[in-house]
Amino acid sequence: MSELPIPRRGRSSGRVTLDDVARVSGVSPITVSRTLRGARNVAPELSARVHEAVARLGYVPDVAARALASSRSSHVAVLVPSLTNALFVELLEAVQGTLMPMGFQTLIGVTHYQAAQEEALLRSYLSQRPAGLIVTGFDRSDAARRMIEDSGVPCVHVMETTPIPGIYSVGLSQHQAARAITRHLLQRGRQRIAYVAGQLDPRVMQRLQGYRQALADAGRYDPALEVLDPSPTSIALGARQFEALLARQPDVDAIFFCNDDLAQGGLLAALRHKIEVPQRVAIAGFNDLDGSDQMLPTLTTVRTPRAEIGTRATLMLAALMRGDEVTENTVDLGFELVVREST
Amino acid sequence: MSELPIPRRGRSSGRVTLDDVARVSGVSPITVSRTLRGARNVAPELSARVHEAVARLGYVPDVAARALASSRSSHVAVLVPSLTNALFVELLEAVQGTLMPMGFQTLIGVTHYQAAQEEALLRSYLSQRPAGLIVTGFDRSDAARRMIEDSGVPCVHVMETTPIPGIYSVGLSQHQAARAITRHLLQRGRQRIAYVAGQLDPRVMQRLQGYRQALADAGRYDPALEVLDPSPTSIALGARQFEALLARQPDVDAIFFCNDDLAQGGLLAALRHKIEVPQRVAIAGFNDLDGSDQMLPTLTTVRTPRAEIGTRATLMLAALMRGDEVTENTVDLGFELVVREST
DNA sequence: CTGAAAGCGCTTACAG
DNA sequence: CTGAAAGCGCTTACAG
Repeated sequence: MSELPIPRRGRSSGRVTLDDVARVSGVSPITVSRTLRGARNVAPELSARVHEAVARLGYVPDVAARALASSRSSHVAVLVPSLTNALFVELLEAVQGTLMPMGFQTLIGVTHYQAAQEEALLRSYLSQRPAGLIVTGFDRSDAARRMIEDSGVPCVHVMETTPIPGIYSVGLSQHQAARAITRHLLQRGRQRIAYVAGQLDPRVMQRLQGYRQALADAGRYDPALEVLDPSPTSIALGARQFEALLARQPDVDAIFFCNDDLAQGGLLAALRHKIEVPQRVAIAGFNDLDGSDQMLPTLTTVRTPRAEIGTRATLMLAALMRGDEVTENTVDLGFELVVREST
Repeated sequence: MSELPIPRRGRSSGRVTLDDVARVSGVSPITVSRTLRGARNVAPELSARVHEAVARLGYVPDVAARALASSRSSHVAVLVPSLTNALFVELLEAVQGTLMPMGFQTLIGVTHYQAAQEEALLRSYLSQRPAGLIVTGFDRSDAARRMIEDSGVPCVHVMETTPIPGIYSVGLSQHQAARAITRHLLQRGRQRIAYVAGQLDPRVMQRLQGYRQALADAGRYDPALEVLDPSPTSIALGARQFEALLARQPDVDAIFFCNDDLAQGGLLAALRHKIEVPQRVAIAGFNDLDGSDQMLPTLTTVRTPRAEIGTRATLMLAALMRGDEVTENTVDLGFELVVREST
């Protein structure tokens, strides 16, 4: 009952080890290891003794030792392009919120939309043999793609989806969502609908395609109404883009901004110039970010289920990490058109 | 010249190891280890041979093995209360941006302003023996404080400062910043200045004190003008708070919101209700977040140097991790009053 | 279902 | 300035 571990000397860290647990519970270290990893082939009685000893000693496994012995760490690396877009912050929170209770640590990497940075992060994180990997979208360098594949680390892609077998993804159709909101503007009777974008990442370009298709279907496509600016999106950029577009194309009667921050900027610029929204020009955004429901007028937008994407992607990854069969390799979580006053 | 490592069998991961580098460069493994850790007591010639072999073999140290042997990982844990407030996102970006080139990995923990969550994160992260720790502010449970101290892990506190010896901090005086902006409102001739807050974290309460002192000094303090709401801050909350305050205290002539998102919401609510800003009521915010310079009218606020705080804190932590003497244990990076149209 | 042995890839502590 | 030995705390692979 009281064979508490004897403090050792030398290089010992003084930490309670798996061997201590084995000694106290009267089983071999391997049995302790198996029990802790949830192996099914341990006698219930021994398992109970082990759990009791763990609790009594306050044993916490050493993740470094575990990683070294098993060549697999308890880290899950998550690569997102940006934290400036609240979208990814919410995605990340959902991922971390479901990963932590499962005993995994999240390693967050921000690529800043740059292939070279993504490669560098991948190189660094994969050298630590993470248990799993979550990456954003499918657009990356061949080198990056190869690193992921060669690593053998289970990987789930988020935000976009693909039916390609062997590739796991949870997201939504950016194309369809953009098409839906563009159609909404058409249904409102708008004739000259502009698409105003920043950042120009792959998803922004997919939205462009959805916009184009909706307009082409209606016979209203006009390339002069596309504003494609590679600068990072922000409220200020949206305001500038609004002013520039109306100066150049005074007869535009609707604007679909690729992200809500731009749209909010557009709305503020309209207020400043006393341009009536939606009377003279309707404005729509994308993502439904904080504040969009408070604007004047309130902003019509598309709500994307990023928190749910994060959760579902993590659950899918967990299954892959356990080695479970994952039959449904693609999950499309859809979107919701949120019609407010601005259209 | 060509003693390339022979592929081994058994449990080997096939990975290039430190022993491979030692063999190729013709020195002992310890010399390789010392060279890679930047020890000064290695002959330049041997060091050169080692570096050459590292490059040739593409050797990447195994962080798990290093952590196990040295009882210190290459991770730096960073604890922030929230990622919803863009303030902390920018802080984090700065930390990660200076930490990565130094070969450290950032472990981001979000406490959601909850002591219990901070304790849980600390327990989890400290069990991995991180190389360093960055935490937000000084307000935490005794248990958390003790865990940090007992761990012996170098720790830097951000956002606030304290002169207590042995405690390292980089931040600004929330009290002084709040006092400065309140004084600015007084100088504009405002008589009934409200403080409207959400979240009520320690820094928000320090700002309250700065506000109180400025008003008390001017003989204008009135507790009826304080709105202290524990809900998380958001644009929507600011709008509601604005409406409620003006209904209850119609003679208020200035509002200092504890964060820019609230202030932006207040500004939008004023627009909606056609309440003239700053004529009828002046509005000021805090932190200078995205969009504040685009509001109608543009928002007067306090710019806090969070990116610089992140960088300086990381450099201080790096010095502590190296074991260097750090004489200046407190760095106050100040703030900047940004006067725009709303006051 | 259980265990003794070996090993993962580094660094520490001790010599020289 | 350099190195041989031991060890960090786990898990793998092999037996039984």
